[in-house]
Amino acid sequence: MERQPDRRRLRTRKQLREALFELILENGYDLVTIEDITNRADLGRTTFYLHFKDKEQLLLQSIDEIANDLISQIDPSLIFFSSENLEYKRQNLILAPVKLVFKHASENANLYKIILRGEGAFKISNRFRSIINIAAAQIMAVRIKELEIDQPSLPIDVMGNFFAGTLLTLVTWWLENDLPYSIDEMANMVRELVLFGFSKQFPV
Amino acid sequence: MERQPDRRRLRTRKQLREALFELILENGYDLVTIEDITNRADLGRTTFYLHFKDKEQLLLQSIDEIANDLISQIDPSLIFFSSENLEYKRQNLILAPVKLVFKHASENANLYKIILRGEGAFKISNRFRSIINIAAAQIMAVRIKELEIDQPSLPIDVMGNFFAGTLLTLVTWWLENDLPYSIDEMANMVRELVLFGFSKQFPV
DNA sequence: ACATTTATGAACAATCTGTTCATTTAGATT
DNA sequence: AATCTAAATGAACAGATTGTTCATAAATGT
Repeated sequence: MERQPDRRRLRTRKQLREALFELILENGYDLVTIEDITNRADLGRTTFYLHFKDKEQLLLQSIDEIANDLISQIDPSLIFFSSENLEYKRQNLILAPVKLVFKHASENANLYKIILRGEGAFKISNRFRSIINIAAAQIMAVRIKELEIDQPSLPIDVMGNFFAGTLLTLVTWWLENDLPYSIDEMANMVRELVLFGFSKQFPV
Repeated sequence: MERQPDRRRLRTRKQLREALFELILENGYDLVTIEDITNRADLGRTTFYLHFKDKEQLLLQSIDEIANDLISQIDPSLIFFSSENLEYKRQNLILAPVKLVFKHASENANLYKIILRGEGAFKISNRFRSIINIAAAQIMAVRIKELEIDQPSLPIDVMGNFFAGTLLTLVTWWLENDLPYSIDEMANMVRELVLFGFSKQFPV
């Protein structure tokens, strides 16, 4: 089941994946049958089982791939900060990885919508959410270490969830509203809200 | 299908509902069959169909009931503020309804977990999330009006989603970690993060 | 005690799943 | 171009689940 070089395998898997994405967004995860997928992909039903155990495995594998791709982009953007000056760090430590997430989301909008809508079972969206949570915790750890600041009074766990939650909330809103702002604008909004909340918006 | 006074109907529905909640939390929404539900509830399988069309209707109805119950508590807590002094308002306009949500979540922990985990289809969790979004928008509208402040620079839509997102993120974290803080502590964290972000936690 | 509503279990067709297998088709290799 | 190999196909199958009908039994309200 794991070899490289047959066009048919790659083409078939790509067709199955895209058919699944389309059908989930059209009808919802639960209503999609294997036969729906293979019909949309112009393939025989048995062909599906040559590649995947079931709907869930196909979707989970897609999420793992997209998550690894995102991580591979975010990780270097964090290490990168070790060699920069303080003011630059303060400005960009949050901004840089957040921009990456918005860019990544727009480039994989269908799958992001599926994940963020919570289609499929608990573990499907949570596999991705936990990755974002870990990334948020890393960013904060880097920030705390690099900027040599005191321990915050709120539980670090709560702060990580808040950061990740805000990011995913705004990415969701952005995708579901057909990208009404640019990536830079969205990233700046996230930075603004995560760092200052409403305090700069009106007197609190 | 809509009459009041037969104990059997009420008892049966209650048993079906609780059986469904338990089974979802144990095995995940997708894996729960009607027969699982009626077995757990000690009822015949056909009895289920005397009351509900399918799993989804039972869950959606539960969510509607819980949502209406929450709204009926939050609405008066907002009106209440029309007659208070400014300082009290600033302190409690956010705090009061947020406390209500945490209290409500702890009193209906199973159903909240189901909703917030995103079990079931898209529309299931979204029916509830959209209600929280509306409530958050109302709270901000009241705040802006009562405090007579300028229009914020961020889109009001984004701010509403941020507020609701933060609230639901922390409620989720709280329930999934077995209520490690009190309701008041959690509500204060939400207020702190929504109003000030990380700015009071470390220099930004 | 009686009339009515509700619960029950058997039986049914319909749908979907996941698998097997013999056959056809397409890609890779030389 | 000919050949070898891997992949796709469609038919057929058993098993699960759904949603319905119906006759019967049990519980409830008055």
